[in-house]
Amino acid sequence: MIRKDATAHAVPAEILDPSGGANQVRVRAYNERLVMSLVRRHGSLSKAEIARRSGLSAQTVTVIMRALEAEGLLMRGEPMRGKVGQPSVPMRLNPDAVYSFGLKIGRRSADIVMMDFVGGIRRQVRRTYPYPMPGPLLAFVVEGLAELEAAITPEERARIAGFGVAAPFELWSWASEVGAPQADMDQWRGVDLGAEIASRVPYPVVLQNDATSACAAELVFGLGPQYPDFLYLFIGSFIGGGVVLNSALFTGRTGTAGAIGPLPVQGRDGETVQLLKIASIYRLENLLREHGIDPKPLWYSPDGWIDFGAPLAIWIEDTAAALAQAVVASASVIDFSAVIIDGGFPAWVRERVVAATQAAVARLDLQGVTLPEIVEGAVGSAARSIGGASLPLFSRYLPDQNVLFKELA
Amino acid sequence: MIRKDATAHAVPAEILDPSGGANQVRVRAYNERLVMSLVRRHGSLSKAEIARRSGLSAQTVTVIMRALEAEGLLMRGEPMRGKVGQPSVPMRLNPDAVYSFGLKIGRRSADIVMMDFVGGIRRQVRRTYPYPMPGPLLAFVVEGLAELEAAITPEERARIAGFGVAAPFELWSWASEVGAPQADMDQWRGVDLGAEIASRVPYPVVLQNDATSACAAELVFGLGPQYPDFLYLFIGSFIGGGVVLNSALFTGRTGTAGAIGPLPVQGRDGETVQLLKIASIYRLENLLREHGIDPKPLWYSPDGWIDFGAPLAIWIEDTAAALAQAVVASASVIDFSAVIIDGGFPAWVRERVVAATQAAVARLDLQGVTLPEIVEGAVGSAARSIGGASLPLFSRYLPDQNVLFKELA
DNA sequence: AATTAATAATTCAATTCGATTTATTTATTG
DNA sequence: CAATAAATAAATCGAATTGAATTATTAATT
Repeated sequence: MIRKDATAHAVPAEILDPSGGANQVRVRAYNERLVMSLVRRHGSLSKAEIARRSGLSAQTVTVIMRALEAEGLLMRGEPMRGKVGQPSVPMRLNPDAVYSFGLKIGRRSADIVMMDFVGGIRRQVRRTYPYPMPGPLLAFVVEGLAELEAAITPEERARIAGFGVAAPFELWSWASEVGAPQADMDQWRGVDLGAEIASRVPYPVVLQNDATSACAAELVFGLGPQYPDFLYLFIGSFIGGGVVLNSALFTGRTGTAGAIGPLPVQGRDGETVQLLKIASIYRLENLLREHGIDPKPLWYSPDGWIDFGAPLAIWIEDTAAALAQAVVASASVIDFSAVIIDGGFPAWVRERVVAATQAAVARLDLQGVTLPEIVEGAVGSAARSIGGASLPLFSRYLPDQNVLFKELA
Repeated sequence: MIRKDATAHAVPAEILDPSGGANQVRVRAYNERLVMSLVRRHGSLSKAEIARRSGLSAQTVTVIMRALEAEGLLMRGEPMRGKVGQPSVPMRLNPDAVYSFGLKIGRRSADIVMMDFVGGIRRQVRRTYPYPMPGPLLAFVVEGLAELEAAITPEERARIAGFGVAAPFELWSWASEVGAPQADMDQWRGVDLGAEIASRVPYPVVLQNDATSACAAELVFGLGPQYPDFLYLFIGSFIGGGVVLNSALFTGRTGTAGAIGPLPVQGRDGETVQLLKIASIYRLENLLREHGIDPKPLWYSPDGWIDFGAPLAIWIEDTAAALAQAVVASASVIDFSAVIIDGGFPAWVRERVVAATQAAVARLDLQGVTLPEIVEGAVGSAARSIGGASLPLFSRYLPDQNVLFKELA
């Protein structure tokens, strides 16, 4: 019995419960997704280049890419001349091949976006509210979606992959911080948001935590290609995050991987508090009020912030000090190559937060710590909506080793 | 019969960018490992049962298991009668199919064990020292291995899968804690332990951090089957650990995933210190000295501890309080289903540490935390040696999704 | 300018190999 | 004997690989 074995190495990206078997059909599905993700990562690649990068034979790549081109997912570009040999034909994603919708539920507003295959936002609708409630929210889903759908052709509609929802965990426990009556918030209890939306929408619905969704956006459309594993932090009304391992989103058994908010850190006075009490925008809002400043500009638009001066500086310092502790703590658990920080604020705030965090980390005891790079997110304040819209892409087009394995009962 | 295909691998579960393609040969290799791991997990399973659990067709399972039986890796048991239909034939691992060696390098002693395919320690040699040094250690490898090999037949020797090494990170930075002259410790600098051992041993050598190795042992021979993902903590002279995600060892990009030692926690007086300064046996040793108690019994044998009274109680309390913070911090990053605690101490100490940690966790702010179970390790104080010996099994027989993917240059 | 060599991308055709499907046999209970 | 379940043999299917051919281009030479 002859064995031609491979060199073994690592744990797959996203991690999977390896209890199912693999077969040919799945191998093909996996390889197709792999080819597309390589094209996505590099913008455009020739068949030969994909063969080199994937390790697949040139012939296999030809067959797969011909099929993907026939499906309209890939487009051929202008042949590249100037080098010896037959010119290579760069293939790139067809931006119009697939669309998806993404719903973000925020503290002050909800957005629905229509996204194309390469992450471009084609259309967007927004609704603002003092605080989110199930009834009005579901009404917005129906009305907003209708508005977006009205602008596209039936052909385009047929190419919609799904409807992704980026929502915070346990809306009802926000009441005091959101400034909403507990009775109203209690209406969320027992609401199966995914099911409610699925019954109102003619597409596959995927629900995911909002910060995790933002992390997904960063993975596909942001810095994902540069870091094989990273911890992602999104500072919204409440801080949250996501985890990427081996270039795949890792959501964990309960879907709360990267939640990070409950991580204990020491505050300014040395007291131990949860990270979310410090590094969240609701905290800045309170600080502004304490300083007699109207916090409303925070909510008009993430890019409409003005420099609030001292209270903003204080908030950034406190946030950075807390984030620095979170960075070191998480690096002690997983040796992330990067911590990517983004949030519902303008780029200049993000820059200050990241710089302050880098400085704060340097002040900590780093002996034995494998320190990750601390970098700014590339997607920005819309990461949650974009991430929501990217969720359907994950289930259909992005590589996921689980595609290889049988689903067991 | 051992397969002759494998070359010496680096650590089994390092990281891979999932950019490689998959093919049939790899699918078969993966499915073979999957079948064996199912048998391993359940002790013995019939072909039909494996087909149900893996989702593979009965015929595929027949072919795979017939081959594994022909290779001597599986043995058929007594047919199970008493149920309708043809009696099922339970298949189990042949304990003598594969052996492996494991070297553990500790602070006071080194062990080499010879392990069978189901985790049984067949033979063992130990050498003690005031502190480890490269020259004597390598001499021990040669002499100890010769001693173990002398007791086995050439046929048995042909079935040895490899030589696994469980060693601490950066031996040289121990000096002060180990009580060794810095000059002696500096001899470790620049020593490529894996290469040195590989040049003295006729088997594939696999090197891994000692606590990560212990984690591997727990995964294969301990509670692994019960928890799909867990954080593993091993309290030795210094605390360390490992990470298991989706039933696979996750070592991370740099191999330091789960190192945990540098995690900042608050000590008894509220000061922030690294976990390893509190939850390590060297700390207990210092405490005993401060109380005028001879700490030598700590080092004779992990099972030879006596109840040291007050200082031990203090150490357990401090350790538990620190571990509790580590548990909450890690749970904020990854939603582990369990934290498994073991160490180089007797079972009754482990029990007290775990109970105290559970109590300490309950005193923390757990709002929003997905709390893992906190449980005792099932492998015990020999986990590092057993884990070392299990490393070669990972590269050859245990499911590792990477088997599916091509390795790229 | 024409010719030849070298190189690289792509594809065709044939082959291989493992999982699946279909059908059959075997062993047991009731 | 009917029903049931395990096990397996033979045939089929599908995807990747191999090896050779085709095409398009640059580089060097006459």
